[in-house]
Amino acid sequence: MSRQMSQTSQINQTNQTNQTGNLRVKRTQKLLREALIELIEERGFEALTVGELTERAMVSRAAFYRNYQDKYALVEQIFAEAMSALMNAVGDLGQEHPAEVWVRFFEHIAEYERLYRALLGSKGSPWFVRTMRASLAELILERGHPLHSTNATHATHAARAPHASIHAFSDGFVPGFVAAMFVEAITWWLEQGRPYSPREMATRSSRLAAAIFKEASAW
Amino acid sequence: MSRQMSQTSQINQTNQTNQTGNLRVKRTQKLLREALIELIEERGFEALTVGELTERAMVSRAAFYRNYQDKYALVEQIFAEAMSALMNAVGDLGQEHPAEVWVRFFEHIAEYERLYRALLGSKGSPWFVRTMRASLAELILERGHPLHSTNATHATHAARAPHASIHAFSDGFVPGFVAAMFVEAITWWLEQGRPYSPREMATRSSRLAAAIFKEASAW
DNA sequence: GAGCAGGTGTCCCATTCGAGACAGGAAGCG
DNA sequence: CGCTTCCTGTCTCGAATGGGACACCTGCTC
Repeated sequence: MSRQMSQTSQINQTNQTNQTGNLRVKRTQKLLREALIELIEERGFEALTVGELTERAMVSRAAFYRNYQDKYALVEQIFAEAMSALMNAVGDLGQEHPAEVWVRFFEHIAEYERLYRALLGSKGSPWFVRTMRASLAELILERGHPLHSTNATHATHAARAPHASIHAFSDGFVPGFVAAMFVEAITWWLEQGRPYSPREMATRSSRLAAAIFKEASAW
Repeated sequence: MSRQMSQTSQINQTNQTNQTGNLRVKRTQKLLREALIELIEERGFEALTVGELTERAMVSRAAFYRNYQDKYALVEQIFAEAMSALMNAVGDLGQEHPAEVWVRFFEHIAEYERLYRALLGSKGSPWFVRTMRASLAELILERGHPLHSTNATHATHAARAPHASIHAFSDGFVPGFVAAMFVEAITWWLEQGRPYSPREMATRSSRLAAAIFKEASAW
């Protein structure tokens, strides 16, 4: 009950370099992941028990504990893998096409729609929202400043106070703020049944983010 | 390639009365069933290999052969279980509510839509169509004659030649003919995206079947 | 025909898994 | 408090599985 999520627990106990018996382990994990998402949708993350999970996944409780410390470790793994997939998707863009980063981002969200709906929705857990926000803030810090220049290219204020801009950027407040905005955009988008395309969402969100950065740079 | 389906092969080799390790066996079979339907939809039943099947199901080829003689045995089991479910659905009606039999029937088809679409569709195999027709003909022989009286209650001709009616019924030609009509109705219904409710389909199909019986009884 | 590629069906052994029991903790209730 | 109930996390042992090898077969190409 009160474990309340560790940040970045060691995902597995052993070094996991086995190559025999690998299919069984992967299958067990896959079945557990699918069952978890189903049960979050139905009953919410906090309410669900390991017993329900393993019953739904057609896996023994013992097998669960062989693979994960508890249900938090499972959801952390799922989340980490989704983040990893996201970083790969935007990573192979290089540093060019900054606007494409956010298109890829929303495409990723769409691809993992069920996961994000479950995790960020009302049945999820505040932990997801916080972690998602933190990951997004990191992404913005690393890849986000080109977003600055997508449109609204360093207008009047930015030229006037460059130091303030850098400060507001690097102290994490503004990226965190923008990240929260993106999280809200995601949940809205998914709960509305994705009324806009990923590209449209990227454009709209980028404009809003740019406006925030522009305003913050005037501080 | 040339096994071409045995009729009612012994589903399993052993007596299967184990109660330990049961979950693993059931899970393996479930994963294989789902993978089979997916692969029929994608590549067609004849084209698919055991290797593809087990890879999709995340199960070893050895495990497949421990449970089934070959892919035909697997599909026969699936089909048999669906038929069993159908018979249970219409069986607990007793002999009353003859019209309800066909409502239940189409409800069953809708419930197992994916299975029947795959098996009866163009990617399936002629074997399914034949077996389905045979099963339906049996159902009609056992439960079908009340269908006679749903409407068109033994009009003029029936009273005139009762013996001929019984003969045409029991020699299997008419039931087989009507069964083929039902199979066509099913495939049309599913491929059109189920434009009518199960009840509507039952009513329409029953009327057509009754007309056929009525006409046949005049021979 | 020979060679080759790919699918089938069977086998063995190490590994993982399922079933069930166990102690311990949480929470609810009298 | 005592009692019950449910969930957790760990353990053991027999059982099913995975990996990989094997011989056999079929169809294709040279």
